[in-house]
Amino acid sequence: MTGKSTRQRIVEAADELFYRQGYEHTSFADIADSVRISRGNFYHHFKSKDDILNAVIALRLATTRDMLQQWETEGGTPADRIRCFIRILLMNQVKIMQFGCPVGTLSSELAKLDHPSQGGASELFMLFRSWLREQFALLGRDTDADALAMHVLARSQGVATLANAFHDEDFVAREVEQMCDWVTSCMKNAPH
Amino acid sequence: MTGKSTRQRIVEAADELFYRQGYEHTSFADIADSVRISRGNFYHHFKSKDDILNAVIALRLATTRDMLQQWETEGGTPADRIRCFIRILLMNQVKIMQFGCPVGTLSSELAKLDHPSQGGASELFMLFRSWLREQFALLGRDTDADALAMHVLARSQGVATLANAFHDEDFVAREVEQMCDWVTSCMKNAPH
DNA sequence: TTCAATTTAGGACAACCGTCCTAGATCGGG
DNA sequence: CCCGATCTAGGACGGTTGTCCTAAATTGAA
Repeated sequence: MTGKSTRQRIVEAADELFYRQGYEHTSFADIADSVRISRGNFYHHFKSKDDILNAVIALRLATTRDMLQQWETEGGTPADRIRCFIRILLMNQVKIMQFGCPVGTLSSELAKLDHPSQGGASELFMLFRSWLREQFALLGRDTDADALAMHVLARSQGVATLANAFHDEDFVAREVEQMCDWVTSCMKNAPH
Repeated sequence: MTGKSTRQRIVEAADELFYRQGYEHTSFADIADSVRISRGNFYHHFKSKDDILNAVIALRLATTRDMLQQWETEGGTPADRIRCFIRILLMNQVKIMQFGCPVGTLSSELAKLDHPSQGGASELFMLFRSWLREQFALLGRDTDADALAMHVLARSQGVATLANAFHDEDFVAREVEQMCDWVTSCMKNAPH
């Protein structure tokens, strides 16, 4: 009970710190300070730092799955759902301008470290990709649904990266609006 | 002579290693091994590791300026020049799939480290931004030249990030072609 | 209450980091 | 040839890292 709560508190603190500071730049001392437990105590809950990373990735996968599923149950057209995704850029604007996209920056960092968990990070991307693909398929774009999904994903990533570099919120608003309009045009151009 | 050559060799080795492994994950020992000099010898050429980073950024700024200027002197229409920029994604495809975009990944990493040289990294972005803005202005898009420049920059960044995560070269080719076509449509839609 | 299992704290550890110091090598101008 | 300036090598330093060990505290079931 308390044990599992401690484990969860560790994972949540690590999640936040990995996002704000990056995986490598976050030490056990940082997490320990945040959770307020002793450093040596970690190894009762996790085998290694990589093990914590895997737990964080698992948490993010679960959280993301929940979010995507909620967008589906909330009703609305597939186009509305895609716009839900695009508007994350606005909802998380402040954090994105400070720390970038949690998915993209983790993926980039792990690639540079040549880290074993690279696959986990791209699995996170794949979650969005598959979900977007399905929404585009429901729009009648069966043949190029995956390409459209990747397109939306790429543009969102780019906006996040530049928002982080330039701290320009007008730019974010502009691009989001443009992408939302583009979704509408996707329906018109649907192959019949 | 030999001294300046050593300094330059250090900067070039650091440039490559910072790109492949990231700034923080690259140690003095790594650079020393690469240049084949002793570790303690660094401090005759640089005050600190941050100092090396600044030299690397300065090198990249100079290299980028040269590249942009060459694209201008090579002739061709402004639209051709913009397509030159877009096609870097194809020319550096292999490296980008392995290590991402050198500009974007450095910018992201320094943001997480809250590093003093964040400005240098975004200056690198700004170099492309200003150059693209000018090209769009020459296309007759004076009023929204900067927005278009940011748009191209963002899409390129996104493609690089996803190429790195998914290692999908077809995706890169598709997006590059699409962006090149988009440049053409930008001329047609120019305000008269 | 008792006792075994779980959880925690705190420190030891070897390795690595960026930095600095000193002494020898190398070089160029007089 | 000589001597001052520049360059280099190698190691010492304090600090931090991830990891591991041991002993105390806490817990829960019998």
